[in-house]
Amino acid sequence: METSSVLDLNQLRRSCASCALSELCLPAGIDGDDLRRLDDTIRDKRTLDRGEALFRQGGQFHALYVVRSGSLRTFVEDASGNVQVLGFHLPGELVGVDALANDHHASQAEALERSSVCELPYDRLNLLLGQMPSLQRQLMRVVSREVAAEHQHMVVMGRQPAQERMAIFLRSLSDRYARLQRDGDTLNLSMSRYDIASYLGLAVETVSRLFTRLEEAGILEVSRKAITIRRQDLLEAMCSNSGTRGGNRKGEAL
Amino acid sequence: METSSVLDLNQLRRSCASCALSELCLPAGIDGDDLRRLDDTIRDKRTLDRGEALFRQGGQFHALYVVRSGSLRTFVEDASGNVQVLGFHLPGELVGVDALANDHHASQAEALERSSVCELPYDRLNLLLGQMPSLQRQLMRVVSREVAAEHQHMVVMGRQPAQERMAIFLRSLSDRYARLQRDGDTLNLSMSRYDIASYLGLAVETVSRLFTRLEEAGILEVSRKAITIRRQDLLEAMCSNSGTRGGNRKGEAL
DNA sequence: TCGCGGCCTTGATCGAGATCAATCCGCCGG
DNA sequence: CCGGCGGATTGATCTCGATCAAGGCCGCGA
Repeated sequence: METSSVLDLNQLRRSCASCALSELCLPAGIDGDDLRRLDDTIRDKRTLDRGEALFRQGGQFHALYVVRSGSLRTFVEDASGNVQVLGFHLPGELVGVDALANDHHASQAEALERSSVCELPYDRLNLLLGQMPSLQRQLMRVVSREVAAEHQHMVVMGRQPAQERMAIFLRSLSDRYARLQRDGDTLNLSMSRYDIASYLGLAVETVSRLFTRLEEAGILEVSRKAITIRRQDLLEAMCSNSGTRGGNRKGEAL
Repeated sequence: METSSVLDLNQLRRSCASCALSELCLPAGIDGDDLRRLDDTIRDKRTLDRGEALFRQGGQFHALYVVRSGSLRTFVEDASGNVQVLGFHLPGELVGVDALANDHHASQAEALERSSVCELPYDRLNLLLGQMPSLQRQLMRVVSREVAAEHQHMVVMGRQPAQERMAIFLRSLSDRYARLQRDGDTLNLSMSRYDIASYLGLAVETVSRLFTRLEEAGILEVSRKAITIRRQDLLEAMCSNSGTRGGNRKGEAL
């Protein structure tokens, strides 16, 4: 059910119950009074401008965040200023988990476009977790999903050639857009080619060349940030480098 | 079936209170009655022979595990049999988290040597989490640590040259051994060169060559699986590819 | 309107590391 | 004690993608 007027949007932002994302998000499987209590621990949404940091690497941890609208990138930066993009985060996705270990953010999160997030102050959240086993379980599930996704990304970084990385990246974005009830074939990349390159462990030039190559192959239509996937089937096929190449077949390790 | 004398040994092994690892492990910061209750939910330790699977990819999830002794490797295998090693797990480390998302293991865990694990049946653990906020917090901390470690590994896989990968890997192992009150300079690699190569996203040959090169440089002493670190300082220096090379300096992304 | 500064693309060249190939070594079983 | 096998090493060559270099495109501000 679509509530149409923009007027409702502000209202929507406050209540998990009326949030279109609730089934993908922390409240999944939680309702009634429990949901109301979860709602109450969510602090006023923060709005971020493009490029604005949600939290900085090394900064004091005090809350987890769920993307509400827009998109974020997370990255780490080493002593000499080298940046590694860790991920892109769409609405419904949780960020900040890597900070619980020692109360300091191990990474930085920045808005890729004008975005809003729900802030979950950790002390309040903790209280609630103690009282709501279902929330506790759901949080673990969400975190587990994140870990599993990171494992997938290790496969990509480990031994996939550039083209496969690109294909897998685009499919992943496409799937996530589709879940958000958007068109999975029309991507509006909010991140730069540099971000994509860093995320995939490639050089910008390679990313650029791959976009052209995929366009020439009739798989994509590329116009700056606007990507249309013309042939999901071919893109899909491209994800598994079906050949022997790319190594480490079963049994080779051990 | 256990004879009574072995039973005593098991009894000893059963108790978190008397476990040397407790401070690194789930029980950290938990004591008294709570600790006893945690103890009770830990099922009989499982012992694994070298190469034996603790759980298989796709298998039904029902418990988390903490390595008790020995070491494990986790990996995923794609449709065409390609293997990507995700990590090596030493005593005190938690495995199985990626299965909570959908009740099925997204990866496989195998013993690298004769090993034992503490099994935490998830339904019982859940019960306990509801009753012990401190355990709940500690579990999240441990999981967060794992996520942060994975982020570090993405940096490695993303843009580090082979030699840096190797150095970082060895330092990480050394640190983890040291925390276990073993000598951090004497590593006894339980994994094969293939495993290391897969984990680091390199070819076996490259790993082998790096070992020889590091030995020639006087940094390591290598004798098959037995590695001695002669110059921690040089190894440390090698971890940050201090030069400009390795790209993506600050500001380049975005 | 123009010019400037990002980002992005395209082309040319280079090199780290993969792949191919040939031993070597340690271990286990007969 | 020998033979074979799987893991590890070493060497030769090749290749993918990085790097270097040179514009092009777009948006924005003067």
